[in-house]
Amino acid sequence: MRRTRSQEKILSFLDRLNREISAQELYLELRTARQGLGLATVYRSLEALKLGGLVQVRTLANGESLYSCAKKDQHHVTCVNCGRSLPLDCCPVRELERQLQESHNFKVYYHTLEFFGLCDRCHNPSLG
Amino acid sequence: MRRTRSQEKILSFLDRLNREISAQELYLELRTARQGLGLATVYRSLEALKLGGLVQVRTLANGESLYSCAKKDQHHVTCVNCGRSLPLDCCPVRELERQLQESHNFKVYYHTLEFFGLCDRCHNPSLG
DNA sequence: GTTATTGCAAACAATTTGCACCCAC
DNA sequence: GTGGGTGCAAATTGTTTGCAATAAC
Repeated sequence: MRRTRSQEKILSFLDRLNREISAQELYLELRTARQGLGLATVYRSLEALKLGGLVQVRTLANGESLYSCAKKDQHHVTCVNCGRSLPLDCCPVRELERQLQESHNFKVYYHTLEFFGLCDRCHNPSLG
Repeated sequence: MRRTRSQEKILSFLDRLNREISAQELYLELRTARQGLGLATVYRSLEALKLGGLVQVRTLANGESLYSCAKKDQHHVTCVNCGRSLPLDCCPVRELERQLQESHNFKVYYHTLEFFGLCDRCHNPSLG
């Protein structure tokens, strides 16, 4: 995949960052780091990197998307009430992913897996 | 969970519909079925039903959310290029979900699982 | 020199919110 | 009568697009 200068900047930033980040926050961070790019360019570059399989995306319930370099295999359990999100320490679908590549003839870049429900606090408010 | 008239309408509609639907489309469908509700009410009711665990939500990359009655355990493999989405016929995480309820003390309502990559057409454009 | 990339600002679309009205109790 | 539920329209927010300026090759 051929990459532009902007895409390189973003990819290298994400690599060092090593966590999920929204496009908006990424825009601000790059600006702070004097690697400023236009907001539109940030979005366009992330889109291109996504198509190339170099960046993975997770869309939150509020419509905001979080991006990270495509090495993460980290999932969450999220409370529908307070929005708190706990990371999980396992991934039960790696093998299925491998099978899909063959059975569905689909080049799988990554997957998302998320559990939704009520956390202990929201389920049992007496816990405060 | 105490339910309003609007919430009942929506729940019964989703039950009969038996597939995912966006809030916008739901609004139009209800209107056609002479069960018209304001758009804001549709959103507010869906939110309440979600908190009650009666409706599940999946947010697409474009920020649009799809709602369905919380019985579905249906997952997809989606092409990041053309957006085509193929349903999967299995769910490998039911057992994990059960374990989470205990180990994380989290009342799990549902989960989302989705694979992203390139479909055969987009991966190998010669297929047309 | 030609083409692809960029930045800005305007446009867009889904969703949320303010507020007056209304219905159920 | 009071309080929650509702509809409408305006506001909000993340994202996308049009276009002129710029950089890459």
